Amino acid sequence: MHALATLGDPVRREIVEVLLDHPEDAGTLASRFPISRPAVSRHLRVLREAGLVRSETVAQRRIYHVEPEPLRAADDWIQRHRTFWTERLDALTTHLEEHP
Amino acid sequence: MHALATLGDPVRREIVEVLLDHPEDAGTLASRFPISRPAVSRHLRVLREAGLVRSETVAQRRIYHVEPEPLRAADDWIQRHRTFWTERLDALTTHLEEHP
DNA sequence: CGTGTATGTAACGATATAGTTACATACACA
DNA sequence: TGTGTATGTAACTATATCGTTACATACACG
Repeated sequence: MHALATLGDPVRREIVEVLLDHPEDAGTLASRFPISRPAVSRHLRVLREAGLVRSETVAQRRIYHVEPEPLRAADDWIQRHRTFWTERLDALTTHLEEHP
Repeated sequence: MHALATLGDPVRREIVEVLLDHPEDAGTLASRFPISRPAVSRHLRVLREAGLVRSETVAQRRIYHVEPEPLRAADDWIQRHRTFWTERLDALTTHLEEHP
C-alpha cells in the first residue's frame, strides 16, 4: 500500500503523530482512541505492512515506533511538486503587494 | 475530505501530476487513463470538492488546473514532522560513516 | 502450573469507494 | 434549428474498508 494511501485515514495519521512524539505499546496507544482495541491493532497492521512503523517485543508488549525512511519516501511525492505552489503563491503575494 | 485522503487514490495523484505540468480539459485528461471517462469525471469531482483543482469553462470544455493553496496545506502535515526523519536519517548516515 | 495481562486474528456486518453503462445538459456551427 | 461534441450525473454493481465481538496465543508471576 502506498504511504500516502496509508496516511489517508485520520486514525492512522493520529497514530503516527503519537509515535513520532514517542514510541508506545499497542495497548496504551489504543486507549487514546474512541474505537476498539482490535480496530487500532488493525490500523497498526496496515502501518506495519506499509513499513511506516515497526514494533519491538518486550515481554507481552509490542512497542511501536515510526520508521523514518518510508515516511520520507511518502514526502517525496509532495516534495517533488512543492516548487509549483510556492512559486504560484509567491506570485500571488507579489501581485497583491503591487496591486493592493 | 482531507487533502491527504484525496491523494490516497493513485488515479487522483496521477491527475494532479498531469495538471501540475499543464492545465488540461476533462476529455483529454480522461483519455490518458485506462478507465472510463465518467470515472475520471468523478475523480475530478472529488478533487474539485477538496479544493485541489478548479476548472474554467471555455465553450463546452472545462479546463482543469491545480489550486496551489490546498496542496500546500496538504503538505503541512508532513512538513510539520519532517525534522523527525531527517534527524533520524542523518544520525543513521553518521553512524554508518563512523562504523563502515 | 494456573491465572491475569497484552496482543493479534477471525468472522461478520455496515458503509464507502470506484468502476461500469445509460442518460441529461449545454454549447458550436453548418 | 438540428447535429455533433464535451461534460457531468444517475443508477447500479462489485469490492474494499472500518468497525464490532469472540477467540487464540504468548508471556509473567504467584
